[in-house]
Amino acid sequence: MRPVVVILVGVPGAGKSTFSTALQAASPGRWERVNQDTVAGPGRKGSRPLCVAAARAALQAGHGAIIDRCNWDGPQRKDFIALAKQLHCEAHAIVLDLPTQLCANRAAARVDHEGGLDGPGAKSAVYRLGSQLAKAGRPQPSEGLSSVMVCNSEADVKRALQAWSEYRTSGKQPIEQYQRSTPAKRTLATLWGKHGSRAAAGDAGGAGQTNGSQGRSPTVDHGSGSTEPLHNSSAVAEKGLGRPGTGRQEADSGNAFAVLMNRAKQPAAAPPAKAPGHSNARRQQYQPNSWKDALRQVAVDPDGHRTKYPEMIVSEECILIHDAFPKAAHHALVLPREPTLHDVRSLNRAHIPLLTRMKVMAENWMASIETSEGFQMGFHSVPSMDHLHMHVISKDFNSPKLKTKQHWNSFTTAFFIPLEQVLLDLEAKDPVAVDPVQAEALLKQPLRCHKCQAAMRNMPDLKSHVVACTVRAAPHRAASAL
DNA sequence: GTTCTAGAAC
DNA sequence: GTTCTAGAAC
Repeated sequence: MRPVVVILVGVPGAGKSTFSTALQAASPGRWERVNQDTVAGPGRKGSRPLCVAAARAALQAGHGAIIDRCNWDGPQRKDFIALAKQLHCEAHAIVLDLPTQLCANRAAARVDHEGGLDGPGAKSAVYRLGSQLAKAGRPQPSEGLSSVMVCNSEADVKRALQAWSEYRTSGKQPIEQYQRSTPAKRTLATLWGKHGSRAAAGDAGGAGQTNGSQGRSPTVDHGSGSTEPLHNSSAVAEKGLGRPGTGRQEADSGNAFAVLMNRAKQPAAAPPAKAPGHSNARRQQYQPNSWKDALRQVAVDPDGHRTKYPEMIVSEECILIHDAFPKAAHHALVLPREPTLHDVRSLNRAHIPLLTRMKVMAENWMASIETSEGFQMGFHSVPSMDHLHMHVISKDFNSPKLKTKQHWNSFTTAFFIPLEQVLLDLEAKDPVAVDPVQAEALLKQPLRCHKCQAAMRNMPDLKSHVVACTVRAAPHRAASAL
């Protein structure tokens, strides 16, 4: 094979050196690591020209050159690309785009770093480089790169390493193997963004939260000479991850809630009957136009909402719709059409047949979906929306719409009351037990992975952990605490 | 339910 | 300086 130049791109702590040495170990004698912190010798400061010279020596000796420095923008990369061209070699980029906070923590935790970038003082440098890197955008094929491989998680890095470790004389491009081994993920905010809805623009890095780990997913671009910006969500979505059809419903659902609210505000919409039989003490004052009433609007007039919920399933007694803000790859709600059922506390023994039919509707829907992690169905103990709704949600909890601790804890703690628990309570002729004070406390519990129970510092850390966690999910914790 | 944003955390 | 959370507004 002709030797190649592999340009690593990433902040300190992203794992560039780890990747480099792992690749060297996987293919002994094939790769030379070019690191600016060590290129000038012990105790001496390196420079870009010295790195270029070292890369040249490696290539001329027939070794691949891994450029282990931040390489955060075009000007930082161009000398290495020019060198490759001069020696008739290919230049490739691997972007290690992990959450900045994770990188900062790693950089701060290390000791005796080659470049002296360690300890607490390293964090600000990581944040600064992270914002510079984000501002510069991703490496482009138009720079002269034969491929750009983007890793957003440890799992991606592992696959990238595997792909490059197997790079031999076959001419098979690692990017192709990487792309093939990338699991299809439906969590890309970019999949939502193709129709330009406001919500989608925010998730794609426009106006809302930006640069967080959520909403990102492995993105790859083959060096086909394309000049499309890789950080453009549409471009990414159209490069194979955005399968027509899979993103369609979500594309609409981003603003379905707003549409629903507008509908609710139309004076022509008949206000539903006031729900009787509830304690006024714990009920908020009834407001027909409140967003809290949106689900009841669907319950009383399913046909009027069908265009907004094209996947809607309606039976005599109940309705299934896709959640407008799905908190997992698959997330539906099953609502009774009976408008007077407020929440799980409205239920009594006589509702068991209704719940059973809701369960059947949910099971039929689940049977049409493939998910490796299974589903859970049940109720929030203190829901925000004012009409009884059963959540049917895949247990990946991998969605750009799942953003807050409250979102997480509402599905992964005893705040979530499994359907089976509700049925057991009702069969025992008990009302379903809910303590609102305790429920609120559950939402504020520290974040934990629902599979391995590891504590997580914040949502970005949790989300990047959960997609990589291989521990088999434990059965849902019983709601007995409530 | 989401959005917005101040200020805490890093 | 940037990221992230949590509370108020809707």
